[in-house]
Formats: sequence, structure tokens, C-alpha cells
Amino acid sequence: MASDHTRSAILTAAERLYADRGFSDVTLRDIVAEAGVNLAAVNYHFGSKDELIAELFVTRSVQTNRERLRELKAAEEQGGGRAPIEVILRALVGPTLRGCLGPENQRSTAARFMIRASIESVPPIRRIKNREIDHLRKFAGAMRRALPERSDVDIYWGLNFALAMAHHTIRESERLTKLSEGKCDLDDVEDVVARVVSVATMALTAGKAETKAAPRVAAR
Amino acid sequence: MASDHTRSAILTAAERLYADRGFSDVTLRDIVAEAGVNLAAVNYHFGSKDELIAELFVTRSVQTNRERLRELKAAEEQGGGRAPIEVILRALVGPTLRGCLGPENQRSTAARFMIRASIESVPPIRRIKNREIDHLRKFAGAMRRALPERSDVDIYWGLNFALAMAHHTIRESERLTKLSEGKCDLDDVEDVVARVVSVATMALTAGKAETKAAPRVAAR
DNA sequence: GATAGTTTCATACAACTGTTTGAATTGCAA
DNA sequence: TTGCAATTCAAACAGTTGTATGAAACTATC
Repeated sequence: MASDHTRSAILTAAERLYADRGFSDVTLRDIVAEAGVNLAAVNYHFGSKDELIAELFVTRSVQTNRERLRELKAAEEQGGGRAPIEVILRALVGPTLRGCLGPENQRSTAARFMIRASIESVPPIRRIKNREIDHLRKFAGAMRRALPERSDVDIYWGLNFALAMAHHTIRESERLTKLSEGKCDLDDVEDVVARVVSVATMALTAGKAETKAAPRVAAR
Repeated sequence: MASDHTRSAILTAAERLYADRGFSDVTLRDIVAEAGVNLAAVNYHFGSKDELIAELFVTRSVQTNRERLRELKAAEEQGGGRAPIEVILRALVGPTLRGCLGPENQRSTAARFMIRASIESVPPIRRIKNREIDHLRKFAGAMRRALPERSDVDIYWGLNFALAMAHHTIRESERLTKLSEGKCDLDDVEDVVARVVSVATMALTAGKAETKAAPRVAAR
């Protein structure tokens, strides 16, 4: 153990390089050169390249999930076990969006890394994401408590759409900026959060008071 | 030219293998073995591996885009140059969803290939997707005509969210099925289309008559 | 200050990758 | 049939990759 110097130098260098150039064209040799350590150090400290990537992703990923659950728990406690749907959705997408968007020049390495991870989806990261279901179930539960008259199917679809808007906006932020010729301001993170939460709330509450059946737009 | 036998055998084999096993662990040697042709044939007929992948993706991609524009044009002509927003959105997300979802056992190779392309996002495909902006602009234009009192920013955000819901649902269909324990039926494609169109329409029309400013959910 | 355990290092390994080569084969036209 | 171009083929190429090895350097304990 002693000093983690080499180990953390690898983590720092790897996160920076992956963030800047993507997973597919950064090799272990690039990483150890950047970190100023020996090639064998990666396998010595992490076991394999994939385990290094996994550790990078897990670290950032649990940070986001912890923040999500913190916001969720705070909201439910304040409401006596039942939080408003908007606040639940904000706890779901807020931390993710705040962690990845914002003014580009002050965007952290961690943020850029998570964007990469969202775009490229390399095997070790995909494996971790697949274990995220239990985490999402907690939000599904809270949403069900917030909207008890809503069917499970609608809850899951609402959850799916909320995540869809958040992740797609992160992943395609560059394209949206170009398409809108800069009119959509992705640096105003709180505005993005508000938009996603607003639409997701509508998706989950539309026609709520009237009938349990989900309202649909008539085809043609 | 003569008979495209070798060329099309490569295309067929490559699409099938990429669809089944993903881009990252299918090599040219796998493809030529499956196609029953010589290794050098790929470079002879396509120039490089990336150009082969690009051709596969472009073929399917223009099919979808053509279908999209066909539906859009039909709708606008029928409405005298102005189509209902629901129909425009349906033309945008319908072909994509229909091309990728549906009962798994009868899902075509092309469909499975496009799902892969959506998940893995390999360089040659990313390059092609970046040229899709002009195509999307046509939809932005139609949407602006359908909702003239709506700001450009809101139009672009609505377009972004519609695509987000469609693509994320395709990409994460397996996870949504697992999360909802099968309650969300992704085989009922027209139901999925209706849900996406419904939510996107709400996103674009909420608070429409009252004020031009986009309605927001209050923070906290 | 010798010893045991940890960490670093240069180097080699073994396998796999996409691509190229140049000769053989094929198919078509004169 | 002859000639020429297009196509196929086996083989090699050149480079890269992640990983393993075994010796050297370091560190802390006794």
C-alpha cells in the first residue's frame, strides 16, 4: 500500500486520455507514458485493462448514484414518505446532467470521461450498467408512491423517457448545439434539468385525474 | 461487375455477424469465413473494413430516412403545406422504431444490425450520423410551420426529446423489459410509437395557447 | 544492517489485426 | 483460340495489442 502514487497516477492519466480521445484509440502504452510509470504497472495494480476501466467508471458512477439517492431520500423524508413527482424526477436526472453538462471550458475530466462512457459503451462499462437495475427500481418505487393511481406500465415508461431525455441530451449535446445553431444553450444546466423534468412530469401525469388509461394521440 | 456474388456475400455475412456479435469482436477473417470468400476480397471490393461498415450502415440508414421523408411529405401535402405536429413526430420516430423493434424472433438482420450500430457507435458510423443534420433540419422546418407561435428553441428541444425517447428505447429495450419485469411490451411497436409521439407532442404544445414562454416546473 | 515483502522495471511474448502482394484463375471480347 | 481485364487466392507483411516474466530496486521490520 504505502503511497498510492503509481496507482493513482495511472487512474488520473487514464481518465484524462479516455476522456479526450475515447476508449478505442488509447492504449495502455499511451496511459503509462502519460502517467510516467512502467507498462507492467497497470497489470500489477489493476489486473487487466478492463478492470482499470471498470474502476474508473464505478468510481464516478457510484458518486452520481449516491447523490441521486441522497436527493431522493431527502425529498421523501420531507414529504413524509411521499415526494412530489417533479422532485423525484429531478433527483433522478439532475445529478447525471449536472455531472456531464455545463460550460465546456470548465468541464471536469470526470465529466468528459462520463460523456465518453455514454457514447462509446465498451464491454466492461456495459457490464456495470447492467447491474444498475436495482438502483432504478428504487426510483420506480418512489414514483409509484407519488402517483398511486398510475399503472406500473406508465411508471416504467415515464422512468424510461426521463432517462432517455437526460442521456440522449448528454450524448448528443454537440449535435443539438449544431442543429440549433447555438440557440439551445447546453451550458445552462439548470434549464436543461428543468426541461427534462417538465416533460417527464407531463408524460407521467397527463390525463391523470380523468382516467387510469393512458391518453394517446389518435393515429392519423 | 458481372455477378456481385462475392461482394454481396460479404455484405450479408458482415451484417449478420455484426448484428449477432457486435463490431468489436468480429474480424474480417470471421466475415470472409462466414461468406466463404477469400480474405483479400474485402479490401478488393470495399477498400477497407471501415468502408464496408459504412456501406452497411448507409444502406439501412437511407432506407429509414427515405421512409421518414415520404411520410412527412405526404402529411404536409395533405394539409396544404402544414401538417399536425403529431403526424410530423410520427413520421420522425415511426420508421426508426418500426425498423428496430418488434417481436424478437421475427426481427430481421437489418433491424438487429441497426440496434448494434445504435449501441456501439463505431467511428465510420459516427461519421455518417454527423451528416444527418440536414435531414433533421427538414423536420425542424415542418415542426416550425406546424407550431408557428412556438420559439425555435422549444422546437429544437422538442425534436431532441423525440429522438431521445425513440433511440434510447431501442438501445435500452432489453433493460426496460427487465426493469419492468416484462410489463412494458416492446413488441407492440405501434404502442411504443404512440407513447413517444404523445409525450413529444405534449412537450411541444404544453402551455401553448397561454404564453410563448415555455412552462417550467418550479425548482424544489 | 540483514531480511522479507512490496513495487518497479526492461524486455519479451504470443496472438491478432487490417492490409498488401503477386501469382493463378476466370470470364468475356475480338 | 487468343488476349486482356477483372477477380480470386494463398501467403506474407507490418504493426499493434494486452499480458507475463524475472531480475532489480525499494521499504519497513526486526
